[in-house]
Amino acid sequence: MPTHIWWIRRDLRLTDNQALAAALADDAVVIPLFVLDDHLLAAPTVGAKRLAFLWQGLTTLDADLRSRGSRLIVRRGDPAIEIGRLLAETAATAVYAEEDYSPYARRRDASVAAAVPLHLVPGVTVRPADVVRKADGGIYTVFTPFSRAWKALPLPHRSDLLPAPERLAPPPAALVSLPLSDAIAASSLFPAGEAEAQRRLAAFVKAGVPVPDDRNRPAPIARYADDRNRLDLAGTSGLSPYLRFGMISARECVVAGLEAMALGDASARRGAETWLNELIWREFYVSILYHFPNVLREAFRPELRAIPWINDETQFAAWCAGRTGYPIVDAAMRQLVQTGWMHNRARMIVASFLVKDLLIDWRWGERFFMHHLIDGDPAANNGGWQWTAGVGTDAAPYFRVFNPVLQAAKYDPEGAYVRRWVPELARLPDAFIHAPWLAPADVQRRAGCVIGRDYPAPIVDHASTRTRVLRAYNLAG
DNA sequence: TGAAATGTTGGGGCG
DNA sequence: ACGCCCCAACATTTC
Repeated sequence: MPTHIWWIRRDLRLTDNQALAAALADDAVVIPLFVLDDHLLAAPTVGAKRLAFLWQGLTTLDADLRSRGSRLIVRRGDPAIEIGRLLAETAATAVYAEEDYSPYARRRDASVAAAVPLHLVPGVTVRPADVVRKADGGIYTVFTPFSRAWKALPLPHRSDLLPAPERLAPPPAALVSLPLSDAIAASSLFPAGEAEAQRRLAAFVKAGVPVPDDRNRPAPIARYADDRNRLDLAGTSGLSPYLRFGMISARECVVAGLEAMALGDASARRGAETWLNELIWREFYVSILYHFPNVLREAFRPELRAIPWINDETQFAAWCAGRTGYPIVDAAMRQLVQTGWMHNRARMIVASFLVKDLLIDWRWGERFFMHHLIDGDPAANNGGWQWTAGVGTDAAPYFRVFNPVLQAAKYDPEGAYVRRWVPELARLPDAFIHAPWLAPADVQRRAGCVIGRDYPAPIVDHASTRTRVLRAYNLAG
């Protein structure tokens, strides 16, 4: 019987794992390996929250493997060297891994492939990064035609999903594995692991869950088109960290979305289609980064590479700390730093504020997000920032400047989101919750929140910064 | 997956 | 009764 290495990178799951399935061919003994990559562990873009989530995910994966007779081998160092070592220790003949498309991952995999027989299989996305092409072979740089072509390709069905293997042969007992420290505080909002990801997907697409008594409660996915932008509701799937580390396969999510479209009523169809589009956005940005790796360094649109940024360090610090004086911005930034996650609508609002109101280089915000987000992924994060900055592919016209007060009124109508994350504003009346500087002095005093003392005055005036950014982009573009 | 400015329309108050 | 004005509501244009 041959021995194969299943090299795990961002596919921390046993269900619907094409790399694991490929490694299991020919009844091979499979050695599940994770290499703690020194290069990634040291990167400033990797923050404690994402690392803790990875750590807990590895611990959970190890437990899942043990319940099936196997175990996880953890090593630390340069992947090419560590994999070479493991091959020498085990007489393994091949390495199987899920293909990852970021520029660093591609360089890393090329250097591994130069030393050992490495087989890369799809799985990070439903469509491999270079598959969705125009009729003439060109690359889509606009989302809508990309999504049309994506949907025109054969769609996955439930029968395509690969079940988790019931039993796995154990790796040689002598193989050393680094201990996974459980000292790292795991997130209670995002418990890592495949089982939790499955539970979330089920709760999102099924009616009456997680309130079994209420059979009439529609599935969240059926309300997704309406609720996904609401900051004060739990209208999203909450799956992004799990997709980021492959604790659930993108393919399984797509299958669940397609089933909801096929089975539901009109509103369920609309919600499921909207969610499916979000999954396709994810694949779109993977494809963009694959074909245009320079976007990690510069704007996709060359004419918008010369915007005269102000890059005020003090204002950037205020944005990072959630002390800009705009409640919706501050609530979102505090949610991010405290939990490692931010609602997508809030991501757009704070990004617009940083780039358009403060005239700070979108790459500063991109880096900060990447450090703090548990779901931080270079393709999606970069795509989102370029989109908001209006310098990317499917670029929002640059004059789309979000008004933080209007956005807040629309997507957090009673201010529940603001009150949760900016407690010093909690007692202000609804009428002033999103623009507290407009509250009369006695209202501020009675609410125990005097602007300038208990909560900052706005660090910029939106009306004038709006004019300023339009001029700045005009000069550049 | 914008917001603000400007234009249009129509009802009602009023002389 | 009629014209005039005001303005809300909605539509269109502009940034």
